[in-house]
Amino acid sequence: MHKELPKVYDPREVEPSIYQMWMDNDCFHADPNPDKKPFSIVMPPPNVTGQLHMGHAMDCTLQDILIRYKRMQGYEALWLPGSDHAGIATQIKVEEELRNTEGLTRHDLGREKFLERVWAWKEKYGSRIVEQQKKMGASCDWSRDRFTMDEGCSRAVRETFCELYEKGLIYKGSRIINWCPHCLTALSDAEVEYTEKPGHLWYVRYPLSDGSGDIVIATTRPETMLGDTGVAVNPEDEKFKHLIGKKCVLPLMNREIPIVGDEYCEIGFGTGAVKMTPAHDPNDFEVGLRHNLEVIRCIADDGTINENGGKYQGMDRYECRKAIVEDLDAAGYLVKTEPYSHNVGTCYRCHNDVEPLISAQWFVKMAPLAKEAIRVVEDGTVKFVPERFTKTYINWMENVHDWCISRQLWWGHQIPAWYCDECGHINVSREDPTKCEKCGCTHLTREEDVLDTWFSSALWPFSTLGWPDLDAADLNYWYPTSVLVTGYDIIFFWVARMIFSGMEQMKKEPFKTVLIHGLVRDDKGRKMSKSLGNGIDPLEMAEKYGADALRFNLITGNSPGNDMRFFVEKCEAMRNFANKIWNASRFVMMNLTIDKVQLPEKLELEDKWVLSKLNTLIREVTENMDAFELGVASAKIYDFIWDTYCDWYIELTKTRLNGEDAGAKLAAENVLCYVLLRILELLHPFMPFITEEIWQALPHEGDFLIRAAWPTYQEALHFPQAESDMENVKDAITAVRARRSEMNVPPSKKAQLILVTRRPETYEVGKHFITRMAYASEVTVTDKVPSDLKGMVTVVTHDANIYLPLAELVDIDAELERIAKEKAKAEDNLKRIEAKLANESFTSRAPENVVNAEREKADKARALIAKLEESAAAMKL
RNA sequence: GCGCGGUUAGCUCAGCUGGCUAGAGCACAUGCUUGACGUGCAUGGGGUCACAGGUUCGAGUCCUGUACCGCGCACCA
Repeated sequence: MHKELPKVYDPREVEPSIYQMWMDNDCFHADPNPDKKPFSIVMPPPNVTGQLHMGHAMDCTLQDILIRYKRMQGYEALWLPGSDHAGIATQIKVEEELRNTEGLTRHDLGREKFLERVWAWKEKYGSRIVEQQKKMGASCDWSRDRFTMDEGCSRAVRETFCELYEKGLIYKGSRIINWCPHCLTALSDAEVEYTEKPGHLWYVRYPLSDGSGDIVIATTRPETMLGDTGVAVNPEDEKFKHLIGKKCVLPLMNREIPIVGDEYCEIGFGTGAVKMTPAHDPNDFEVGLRHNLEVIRCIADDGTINENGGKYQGMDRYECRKAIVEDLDAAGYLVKTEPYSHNVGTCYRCHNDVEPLISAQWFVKMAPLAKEAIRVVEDGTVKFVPERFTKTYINWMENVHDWCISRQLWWGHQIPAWYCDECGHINVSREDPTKCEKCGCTHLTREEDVLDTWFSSALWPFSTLGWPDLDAADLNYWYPTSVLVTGYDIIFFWVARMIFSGMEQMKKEPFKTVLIHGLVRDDKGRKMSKSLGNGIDPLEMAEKYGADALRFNLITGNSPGNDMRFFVEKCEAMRNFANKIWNASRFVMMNLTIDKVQLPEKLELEDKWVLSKLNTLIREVTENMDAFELGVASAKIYDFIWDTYCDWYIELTKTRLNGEDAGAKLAAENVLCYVLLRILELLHPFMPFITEEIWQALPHEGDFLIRAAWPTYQEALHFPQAESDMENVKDAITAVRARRSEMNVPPSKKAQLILVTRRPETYEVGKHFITRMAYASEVTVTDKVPSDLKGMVTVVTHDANIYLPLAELVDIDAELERIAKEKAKAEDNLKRIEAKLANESFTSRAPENVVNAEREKADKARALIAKLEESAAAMKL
């Protein structure tokens, strides 16, 4: 009835067809269903231009595990996929292509034509990452695939912008912003990465106007002196306070600038006097506001010196720095130069140095929004897993500045603001306006800037579910979403902004739980990066070892929020695990004559043992899954499958399967198959492909494993006595094997075996296992020590003395010595336990089950010692 | 400067609310043509859980401090 299965599992053969089968049968589709409980995850949208990297693979796997688990538990589980237009990244890519193929810039094409190109690019490459996610096994509802610039999302962006503008939470203003001279756009604070770079501290002498001397300032950025409009000193500084109100002359520029007193200057730092460049430094800007300093911008958008820079105009800012230092030195203004390392802001996209400069931009006023966003996390409505990220979040939210949301790009959501050519009024509206709402003039010019990409991602949890349509069925059924899965590196960019946006637009949190994961690093612990070339391609790994193996690698043995190192060897180990399951299943199928699985009325010792252990596994794994301890859950499943099921249970069933008793064989088949089915169910979220493939070949009810029910704990299958009896038999087998191995007795050399115990009846059932698995020719179970132990090897467990007549290998003295050694060890152990039990505060204060467990341990230790003594005594006879 | 992690076997890491005679994978050693699997089986070696105090009947697990490694924020020109 079953096809001949290959000895080695080949994921390349299986995975694509299994995925296709799920797709063909609509297995990922979800619809609002009032009879079921909702569960939802919105996928962090990857960049349209992107390729799947290891971080995505992990993110994707975590989400898929949760979705599959909840789906099996009977939830209406929606995993909503999508992608992000990724303003800067995409625009740069298309610009590059344009330059390389046609030697054109976007300006040569013009806005409209250029955007057509970008859309074409999006159409061409947008599906690439989707295909890659499918390879990973992602069970997303692809019919709901969304894009941050699709019609619905765009509507949500516009609605949000207008609402916030109307409430006064969005404004336009001139402020110091972070400018990337390479990407040619403003950036938000979050988009600047600071890196410590070695530099210099230059001390420069500014002569006082009245010729009474000079004042020395220190700077790390001499080129900005072209825009200096003052010098500040601390008003309490004895050294300088007499100079406040005087003027000095800006060297090279011959501009007279005032000396002002401001608390901002720290007495004793540097020279105590600071040059003020309000147009290129946020602190200087603030000081300038307080003292009415002129604002002179001297660096242009492209990072060169502008017309305010006199003879330096046109130079690159760093070229200019060199020139200025030289000129200062030549003119005798340079007092000294010191090496100095300081933090330099760089663009998170292109890593060029960011230039702080004054510019008119659009901002979101954060203080009112932050309030609710903090509350909802503090009161536990939104929970971070692991919890420690709560602090990171709150800390950021409490100190957040207004969010600069305008970008000087073309690719993105163009800001819905129109400037009146006549009166200058700003018209912001949901529909494109035809005339100025203030003066009625029909000459309007639209704002060119687009919005920060993260502005649209911030709305993702509700824009994808149908908002701003408040009657949207999806929105009402699945919002708030259940879990958000993402890396800690994106908490500020995205998580924080989704939370305040959700609270503001929906008046409800966007998700209940934020599951944070770490970075996947290379085997040396370095971040995987393009420039280092140390990235490992997840698709290559999936191709070579199987997506299941890759998924298991990414999940097992690491805990939430922690970075992990990626080892190809581990993929191999997980591939081996898949192969192990494959072969165990092959074994089961080879022996299968049934087409319906039913647990037999009469369960054997080993059946009860395995069922009882399985029961515990189910309970524990479910608990771990609910607590997001996926790594722990997967490790438990791994252990159960390899150790309990394969190494023991399958071996144990061979007696029946190869025996003559048809009834017994049938019973074994049923239990084998029953346990295998439960294992496949538990493993399915982690290794979806191989489990489905095997499940399809086994007798089962229902159509697909992906739709099977998650197993639950069965009180009727709890057999503590059988577990313990079977463990005794296992102990006996293991102990004999160990002794034989130590003595280098090959398995082929069978030996007679006499097992002496106080309760022979408990071994009767398990006797044949000992015969087969402990390489015995014959096993005698008795409660009487044999009269003649000459030439016997002794093996002792806490429950039995086992004797093996292996005369030619036995050295009585050595045996006695070994027994004495074991006994000493056992006695030490017992002493420790007894000391504990003799301690009255322990017995009275520790919980009962702990004390009882300790008593049991003592009993076992005592029993072992008694057994050892018995053996020693018998041997001396 | 503020905050957060980490420090457990040769390597990489688990170890949840304290009960552990501290686990796993890989690596290592020995043996095995045991008819599911050598991508395997069996057996074994290997750790004073960074250090110092403290709380507790009991600490890898909680508290305080120290050292080193890493990360995030904020920064003084």
